[in-house]
Amino acid sequence: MKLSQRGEYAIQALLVLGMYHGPEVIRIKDIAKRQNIPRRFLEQILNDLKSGGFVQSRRGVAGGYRLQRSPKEISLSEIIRHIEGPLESSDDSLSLGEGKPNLHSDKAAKCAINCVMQEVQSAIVGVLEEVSLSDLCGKVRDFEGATGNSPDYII
Amino acid sequence: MKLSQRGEYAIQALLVLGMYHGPEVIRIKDIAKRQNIPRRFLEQILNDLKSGGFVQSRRGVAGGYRLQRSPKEISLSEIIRHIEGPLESSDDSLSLGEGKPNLHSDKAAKCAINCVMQEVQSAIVGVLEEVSLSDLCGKVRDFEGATGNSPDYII
DNA sequence: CAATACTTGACTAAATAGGTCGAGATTCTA
DNA sequence: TAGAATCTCGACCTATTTAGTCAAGTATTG
Repeated sequence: MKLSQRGEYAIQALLVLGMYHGPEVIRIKDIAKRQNIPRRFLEQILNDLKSGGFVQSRRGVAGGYRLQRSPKEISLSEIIRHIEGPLESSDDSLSLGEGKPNLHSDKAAKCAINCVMQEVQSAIVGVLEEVSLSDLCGKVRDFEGATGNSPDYII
Repeated sequence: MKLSQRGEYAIQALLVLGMYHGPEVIRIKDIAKRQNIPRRFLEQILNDLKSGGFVQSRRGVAGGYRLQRSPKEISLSEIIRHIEGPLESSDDSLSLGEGKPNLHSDKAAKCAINCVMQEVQSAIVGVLEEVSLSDLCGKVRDFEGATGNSPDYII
């Protein structure tokens, strides 16, 4: 399970918004700078997160982004599912007897493989479901403390 | 966690070899036909599996492939690791203080994310480690029984 | 109205995935 | 020992995905 760059950036951006969650709004530019994400690319990602209901935006000179829900209400599984596509793949292959009747007996093998892969999916979801954005913010604070990095309060 | 086509084919091929495991050898052509895998592509994959120590080959007119180890000794995690690359990503990002000193405080976020993703990796490995090729063969037999597909004994 | 920010959609370069192909090396069998 | 069957090796090809970039537009505030 490899996170795409896009996925990692999305979570990083949400982390920033989560760390400073409140009524105020944070500019793309600041998120980009703080997390070292290409600005134009981040625009795309935030837009996507907006359409997914994770963040809301304000336009204009005092514009920016903020979380739409509390960090506690957002699980990692949701985020990743939205940005990387569905974690769980639909088990289509169970449909027996379509197309070429029985020319190749590869279906049983595919079913068996799918069966195991679904166990894997469950295991993944099991982990991600239990981690909220808020939990992740906690970890970030731990790491900031451990490495001596000041959080660079800008606001 | 999505299996690439290549990975799925690899497992399918090993399943065929596992189902008929013995001293005899099975031809690429037969595996390809049985599992409906493009023949030329399968050649590549089997070659890869050979260099990974999963199968051994015999050339010449009575040539083909067989498993190098017993199906019980081969775990799915091994196969996937070899064919799709390492399941577990090395945690490089923990190296603090390299490059630009503290310009962006994105490290803490990346560490936190990695931390969770490592839990995910462990969960994945935990499942795959426990499934042997032999187990998977068992499942295939179950499915063959359930769908009424005859196994098409050719040998 | 001018400056600042988000919005939208098109565009591009590089990597990966999924295959194909030709020519060679090996082995069996007649 | 010729020839057929089979694996072997590396180059090649095409479509899709990934990771960005860019320009022109819209909204908001001072």
